[in-house]
Amino acid sequence: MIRASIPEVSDSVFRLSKITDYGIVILAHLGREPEIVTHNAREVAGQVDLPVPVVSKVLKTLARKGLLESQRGAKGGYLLARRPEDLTVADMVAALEGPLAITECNVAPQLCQHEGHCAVKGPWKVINDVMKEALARVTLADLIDPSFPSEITPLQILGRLPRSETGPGVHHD
Amino acid sequence: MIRASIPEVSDSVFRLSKITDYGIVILAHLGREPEIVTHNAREVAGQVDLPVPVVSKVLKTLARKGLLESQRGAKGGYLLARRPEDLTVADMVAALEGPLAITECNVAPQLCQHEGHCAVKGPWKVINDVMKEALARVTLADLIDPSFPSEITPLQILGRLPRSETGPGVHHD
DNA sequence: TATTTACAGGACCGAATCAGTCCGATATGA
DNA sequence: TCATATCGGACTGATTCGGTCCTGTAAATA
Ligand code: FES
Ligand code: FES
Repeated sequence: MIRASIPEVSDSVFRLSKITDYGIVILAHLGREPEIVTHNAREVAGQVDLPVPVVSKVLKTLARKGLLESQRGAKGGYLLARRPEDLTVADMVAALEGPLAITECNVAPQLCQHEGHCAVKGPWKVINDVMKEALARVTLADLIDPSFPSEITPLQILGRLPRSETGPGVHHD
Repeated sequence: MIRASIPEVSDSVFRLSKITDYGIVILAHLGREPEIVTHNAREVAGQVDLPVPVVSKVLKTLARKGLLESQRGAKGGYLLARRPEDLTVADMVAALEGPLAITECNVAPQLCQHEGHCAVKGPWKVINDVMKEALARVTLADLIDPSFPSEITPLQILGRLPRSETGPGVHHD
């Protein structure tokens, strides 16, 4: 999380963007201090050690997507819209980067040119689903839990029960 | 695969780049016609309906990464370096886009600023591993197999036996 | 040997995306 | 009324992406 800013490695795949990176750190911070009613951008920026405009931008999008609730005016700020157990990493990533789709046809059906002899569609959908599941099985509660197992097999993760069985994260946008 | 070129959607996460897109289609084509000894760029470009320079570029990288073997000179071309069952999607993606790492610390350890109180490291590694597994469980043989199940649960995929238990795809670079 | 075919490697450029900043408007509390 | 803070969006420089092209080298054929 929050990569160093001097070196640029950048030749790896599926890396999430910096704002997403920031956003998840910020959410973890908010989840870790539930006693504070509203966090304003300046305070969060101080805690996370990031410039205020950036934090502000991230907070705004998170609020717009319904992951945070905002309170305007003096003494205003942000607070979590749901319980940490009900906020999945899939929700966070979706809010900050858009829907998960490794292939075009995974976001909107059939943009593929050779739709007819595209024998590749099935396998990609499967892989896409696995990724979705992986992100949906980890919640903000896990992120802020120091006892979260650092060594766990993929099968074990996917075998866990989903957190909220009913409606896993549709938000009022 | 091979998205239409007119509309640009592009606000989704984990989408693979076009060259990777092309590359996998090309590999599928090569795997589907094993009787031909060597495929040259022009022929492949015709089959896949893509400009020759692009196909050439993709083929070159695939050869350099060891997924294809190349034969220079007249009557030259490319052919698969391994059996389709031994070539995983993880190999393809790694060759065309680099290593899978959603977070910086998944590619090189500890570039995270707040390494001390980074409670987020563990969960991210887990998610990263699940993605790797998903890609490693699907092979070129699956891609060209019309009977590949289009509906299959993530658990079933990860439950499958890895194709080659010994040395899952290190290549002579 | 001369010629043709086809890969190897890399330079190159325009387009699109990303990261970060800033501004005017609005809402709330004192 | 004033200070504070979010809201929405515009804006810019840096980077990456997608695609083309050029020079060199290896192999086959006549
Ligand atoms: S050290 Fe890897 S996410 Fe912080
Ligand atoms: S239709 Fe989705 S990959 Fe071809």
